[in-house]
Amino acid sequence: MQHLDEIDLDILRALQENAHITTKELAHQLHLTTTPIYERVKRLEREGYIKKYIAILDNQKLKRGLTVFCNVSLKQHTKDIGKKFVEEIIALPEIVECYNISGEYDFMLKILVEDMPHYQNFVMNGLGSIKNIGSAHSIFVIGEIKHSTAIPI
Amino acid sequence: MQHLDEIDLDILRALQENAHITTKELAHQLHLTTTPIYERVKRLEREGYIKKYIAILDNQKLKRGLTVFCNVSLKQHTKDIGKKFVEEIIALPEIVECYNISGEYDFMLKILVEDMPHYQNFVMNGLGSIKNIGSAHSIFVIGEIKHSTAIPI
DNA sequence: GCTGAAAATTACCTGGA
DNA sequence: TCCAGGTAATTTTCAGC
Repeated sequence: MQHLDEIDLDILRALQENAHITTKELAHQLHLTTTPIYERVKRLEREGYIKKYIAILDNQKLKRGLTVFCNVSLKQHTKDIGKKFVEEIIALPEIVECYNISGEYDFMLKILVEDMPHYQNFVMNGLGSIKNIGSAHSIFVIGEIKHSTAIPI
Repeated sequence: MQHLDEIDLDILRALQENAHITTKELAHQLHLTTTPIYERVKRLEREGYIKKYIAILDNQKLKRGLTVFCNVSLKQHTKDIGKKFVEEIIALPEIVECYNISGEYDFMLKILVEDMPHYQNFVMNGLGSIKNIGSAHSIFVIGEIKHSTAIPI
């Protein structure tokens, strides 16, 4: 696909807010019939603009109400140590996000746990099992002001 | 709902990976018929365990390939200034996440922009328009190691 | 690339164990 | 709470413009 027009963008904006909207309803909103909407959605999926459809769950209700950002640095920066670190990060389910970052630390992790005792346990047994972590610094989320999964387009 | 059983958790695990799975397919995987699956999903939605269904888009392809975390502190910590700050954060579309955090800074923002020139523009015209920011520190995402929207259950 | 309508599949509902 | 079957709605396809 060479270029996305306004209709494509409208479809993407709608779907990243509510993926359960029907083609019929979306067609109505955009003043078209179902066929062009359906074909555009399929094309957007095929071309990779839409990666997947997922359900957003309630962290609190599912006992994962504590979010912690943890900045870590590696002891050494060889290829092997970095590769091993990444593998171990991926294997830990509590770590939901991991970024290679600029600045004082090498990586920033986002961790989801039930509460403080569980985080303590995660630091001891989860992070503690990862070799080659030089320093680590935890930042606790006190409150969530804004959390949009939609990207601004 | 008093308690979620293993079937409920399996449903939630499946839906937060792929919300386009049919009740029929899910019923097949969990060795049940469509009715109980359908009713459990509806109950999980009604009780708020499932908050919404959304599409995940490709940041790179949609020209929002640069992620920046920006830590900010307020000049003063009065109720009015905090309230005003939150309103201004919510109004800026580039800011996709905002957390009230522990430690040196008051808030951490996650910002999505096209590239460095666009981030520079955002800092000048977006963040720059917000009153009462005392200090700010930008951390740039060099690479994404892991990014799961699914919560570990 | 769109319209309109038909075909296939799924969502949703009802009765019964 | 689950199973079996039926109806309503949606998804998907296709001819025609």
